[in-house]
Amino acid sequence: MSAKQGEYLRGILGGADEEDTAEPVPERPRRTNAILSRTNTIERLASGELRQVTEMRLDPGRCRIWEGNARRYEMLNEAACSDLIESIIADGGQKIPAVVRRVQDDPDHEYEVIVGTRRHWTISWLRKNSYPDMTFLVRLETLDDEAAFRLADLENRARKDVSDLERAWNYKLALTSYYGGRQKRMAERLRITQGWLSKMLSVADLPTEIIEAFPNFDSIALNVGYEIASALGTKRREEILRTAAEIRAEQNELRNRGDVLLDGKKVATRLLATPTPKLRNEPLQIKKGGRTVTSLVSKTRGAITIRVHNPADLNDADIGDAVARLIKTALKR
DNA sequence: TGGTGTTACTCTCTAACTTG
DNA sequence: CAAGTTAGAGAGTAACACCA
Repeated sequence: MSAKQGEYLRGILGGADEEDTAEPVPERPRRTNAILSRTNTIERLASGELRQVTEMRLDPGRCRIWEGNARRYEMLNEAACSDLIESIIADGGQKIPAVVRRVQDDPDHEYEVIVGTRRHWTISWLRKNSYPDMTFLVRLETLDDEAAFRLADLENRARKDVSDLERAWNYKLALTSYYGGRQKRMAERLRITQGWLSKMLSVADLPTEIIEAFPNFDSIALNVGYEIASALGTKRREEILRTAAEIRAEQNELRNRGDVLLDGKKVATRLLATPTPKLRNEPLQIKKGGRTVTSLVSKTRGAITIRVHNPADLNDADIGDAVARLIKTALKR
């Protein structure tokens, strides 16, 4: 974690300094059947105040996943978590705690996982597969939804283990849920630029047809997704969607045959290579009172040539207005 | 085989521009 | 005028080729 991220994290959690010393506190008796062991330590905050930090080992079955989490829990499987499964077995248990908060409204769960969805999935899987004694190591925090979102996002950014597309969907949801639809406010709170957030949000709107042309979520990088989203805003939209449908059919065929799917790069290249439909043939003109004022002579990459018809019969305002409208329309073609 | 340089790519930012 | 969008650039990094 960078110094900048560390400072940001202290803002979310209340100012704990990384170099502060921690004093162990005698373990308290078990409070619920979810808690298998519990350790409290005292941390000194940057402000000088002391803060209690609680780490516990839990039964993962008593924890639910926070719905504001970017990662799609249902997409996790043995292959996606193989690295974590191996490292936890090698270490003899989970070493890096997840972050949870207490929930009161759910008879089946006592805690909610804010950060560490993969760790939760992996420990749950190991308990069912030869390691029934594995416990879920967590740090207990008191966080509102917005702080939970920022903490989870910081973790995802640092670990880079959530795809750009999942993150984009998560941002879109957060924008309305926590920031009243205000991108500026959200960018400030997350300490990201407005420009970057804007790109992220446009990726979140990619239609299903496009997403299904790619082999998986991970293969839709931010810049690729953004380029496609931008292209969908032009006259190429229908053509691009048609190409996406073709690619999706090919991917399904490859999948059925057990062959390797077209990778994200190839898919993006094909989608973006979709040509712009031919311009309409009718001449572009601006009329006033039934007579043509301006017309388009030619349009090239760097220049637009305009003809003004009978300028001596027109006033400057009408000419100016007609020229401006013609240029605007020509640029859209 | 390991070190070094080059290239391509990604991530994030800035600043100019557009929109309501 | 504030908020949002966009293009382009810089920094960092991964992948690759080349050479001693």
